[in-house]
Amino acid sequence: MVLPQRKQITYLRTKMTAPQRAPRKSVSAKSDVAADLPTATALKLWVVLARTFWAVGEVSKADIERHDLTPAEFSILEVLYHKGPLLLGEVQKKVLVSSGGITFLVDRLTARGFVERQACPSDRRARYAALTRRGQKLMGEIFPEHATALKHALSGLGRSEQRQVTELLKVLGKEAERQAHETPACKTAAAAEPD
Amino acid sequence: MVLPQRKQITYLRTKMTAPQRAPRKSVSAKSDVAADLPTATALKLWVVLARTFWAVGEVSKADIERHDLTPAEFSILEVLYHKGPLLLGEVQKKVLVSSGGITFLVDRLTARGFVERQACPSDRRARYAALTRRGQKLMGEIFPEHATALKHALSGLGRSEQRQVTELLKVLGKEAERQAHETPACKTAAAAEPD
DNA sequence: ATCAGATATCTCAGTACTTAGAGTTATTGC
DNA sequence: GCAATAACTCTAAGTACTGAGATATCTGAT
Repeated sequence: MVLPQRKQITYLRTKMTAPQRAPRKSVSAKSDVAADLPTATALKLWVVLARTFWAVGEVSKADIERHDLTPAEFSILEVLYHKGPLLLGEVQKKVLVSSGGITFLVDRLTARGFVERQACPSDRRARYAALTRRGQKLMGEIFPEHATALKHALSGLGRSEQRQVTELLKVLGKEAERQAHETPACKTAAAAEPD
Repeated sequence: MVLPQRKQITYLRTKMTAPQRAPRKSVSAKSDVAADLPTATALKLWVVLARTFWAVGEVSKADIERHDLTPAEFSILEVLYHKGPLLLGEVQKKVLVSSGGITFLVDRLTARGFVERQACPSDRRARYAALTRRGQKLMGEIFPEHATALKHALSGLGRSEQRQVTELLKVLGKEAERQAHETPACKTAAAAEPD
């Protein structure tokens, strides 16, 4: 989910209150969105979602950077570690970077000896990315630590609450993903398999 | 929440299964994280959180880009629109960009005539960022539309479910934010006011 | 007063990507 | 079988930032 590595991100607001200092301009009262409760609820959720993602992402990033990897690089290693060799396009969908990005990232991981490209016998346009033995070894060492760090980062909620919020977010994400695809600005990956 | 715009992002996994093709190395069975249920639950949550954030962010971004703004720029305009003039450092904390980033972004918004800097009478190091009349006008036009787009993007859940997930995420975010601060890699903003 | 340390912003080089498009190879319709 | 279209990856240029350090100011203890 490379997002916003810095990218991107998205904007953030913490409150739905009206301006505090600047005297209200001639903006008419009904354009003040705070008056619309469903919208206010949705905006609040978006802000909290973004801020929570950011905070957990910071913890995750701090752990990943100890090994001289970017989150996007780690993400690629991780998906290859758990799924085995994958076509570059498949990796792209899972990691959510652009097509140019996947080439760039795999190049860099290849240069460091963690990943290699393999020909695809059934389609000569396509190529597999696969972990080298060195990459396997690396992930075998660092992934368990990383998983522990994340568990710790998310320890604000207990297990059953975590499952609950996961289910709710899934519904939310499914609808948003659908909408993201129908907009013209759909440049990156299509949705991965539904599960 | 500029996050990851890139930046940043974070990695993503969709399943907790073991590697499928590569024969298991000599990694001992107990290092296989899938066997650890609390960790598996947490990882799943992280993946869904990241993916949901990404999907909603795409919808948001598509709307913002119609006006030739980056999400980070919009974020700044938005916070100034709702809070009034703010010290640059305060804006930075709310928008979650680096100190260099805030200078860069405010410069660009100033060049386009949406924002201006104002001296701070009580501290000559500090400066306020404030919307110009033109910036006010812009936000008055585009923010309501944007809020509607977000409401739509989040319409997968009803209002009470949205409030529920907001509360759960808040708890999660609070703990993660606390941890993000205690790590050495705390370079960007400190937490904004607790609410 | 003075000086050490903390803060607020800015500068600038560097980086991790994105975007658009080109080059191949596959597939589909005729 | 051939042309048109689509799918997969790569290339090159561009962009939005980040991160480390510089500068100016403030605060508080001596």
